[in-house]
Amino acid sequence: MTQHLFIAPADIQSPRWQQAFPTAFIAQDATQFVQADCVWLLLRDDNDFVLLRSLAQTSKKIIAMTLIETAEQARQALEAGASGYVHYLAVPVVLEQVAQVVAANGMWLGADLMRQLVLATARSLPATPTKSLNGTKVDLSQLTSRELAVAQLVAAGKTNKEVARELDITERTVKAHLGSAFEKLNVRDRLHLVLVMSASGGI
Amino acid sequence: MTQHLFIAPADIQSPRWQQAFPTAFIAQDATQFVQADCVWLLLRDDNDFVLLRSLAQTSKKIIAMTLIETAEQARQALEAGASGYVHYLAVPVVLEQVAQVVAANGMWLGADLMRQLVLATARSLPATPTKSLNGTKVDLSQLTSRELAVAQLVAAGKTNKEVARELDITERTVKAHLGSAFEKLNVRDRLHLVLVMSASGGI
DNA sequence: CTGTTTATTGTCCTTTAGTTCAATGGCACA
DNA sequence: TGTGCCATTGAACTAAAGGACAATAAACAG
Repeated sequence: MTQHLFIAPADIQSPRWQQAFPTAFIAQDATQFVQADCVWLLLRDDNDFVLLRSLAQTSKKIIAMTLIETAEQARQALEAGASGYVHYLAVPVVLEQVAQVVAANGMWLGADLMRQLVLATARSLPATPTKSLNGTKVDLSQLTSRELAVAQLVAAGKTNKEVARELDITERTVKAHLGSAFEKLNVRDRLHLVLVMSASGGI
Repeated sequence: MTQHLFIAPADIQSPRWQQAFPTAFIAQDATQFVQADCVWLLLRDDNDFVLLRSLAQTSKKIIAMTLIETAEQARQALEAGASGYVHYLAVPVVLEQVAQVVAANGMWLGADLMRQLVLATARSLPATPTKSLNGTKVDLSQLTSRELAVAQLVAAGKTNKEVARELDITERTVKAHLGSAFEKLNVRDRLHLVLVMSASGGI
């Protein structure tokens, strides 16, 4: 059973916390934090961010709560190590959902904020190649269309034979495209290919 | 009861879909879509995005599935109207979570991808997310300690020979552990292993 | 028209991966 | 003291992957 700890000033607390998690602790500081698995921290000023950062150093899950949801505060909270960002007056069912997602190593954001954040950040992502396992650059845009098609299917777990069937070419051709993809991306085999493809950010 | 519909080519389907939602329809096109409340659509090429956009015009919830998670594809999918973006080999517990979040008008993104997006704007170095070994390795918990050790090294791109050297055992023993790990996790080879491990947050 | 890139395929070969059939020793639990 | 699980290894095998060394054809730029 996950032990939840809510940290917030006495005058900014919600009965929904206890409704969602009947066994939860509710406190005004972090003194009890060792007994908790999941800490919900109300963010108001910079001091709270300091606490958030130090709590995030531990292996415990930290969820930031806010009085007013803003994209910028969400970004800061997540950057400081929070696994979730939610309004402090969220209804119990939402709180439970947040807890579930976070417990599963996920990250939680409200839909609107998420959309906003994703659309904003992803668009500003430069097409910078990420580093491959051996330290050299990897850039999927170097691949021809066929090489990319083969690489994607291979990286999805297909065998050469399956890729060949799907693209209606021979297995030999699959190997050819794959080989040149390996060379261009500077990886040694299909497993490293899937690692760099899932680690890099550009299709 | 929510009716789920999974749309994907016959050769890129996962038994986990039916495991997560026993009453789900699984189809290769969108003909049955009127009967569904929640549509899971595998994205491969531009045609799939066209379909996604038209499905998103309806009031139904659309979740994009991918062979390889990338920031850019995620952005496009969400922009096109998807409410979630998830790897097609995600384990049932993750699929259920996605469905729950989406059903509650939320939006779902994998934690790694999300953190990547967040950090893209925040140029500072974050407190690295401590990925506890007792997190959500639903599948991985079935493995013995040696099987897990081998599986993790293999999923990091090591060959059997390298794993053998590292663990100071013979290559034959590596194969033994790996074979039983395949059986327990119900995957057919090392590439699917790395896919399900990364899809379930195990690495 | 010529050189280049891309896509396609072939054969032959070596190396990895993975399975099937085992066996041995340790350790915990009833 | 069995019984079962785990770790370890072996031999022999099939299948898959990947490289070496090619060729042919289409598309395209200069």
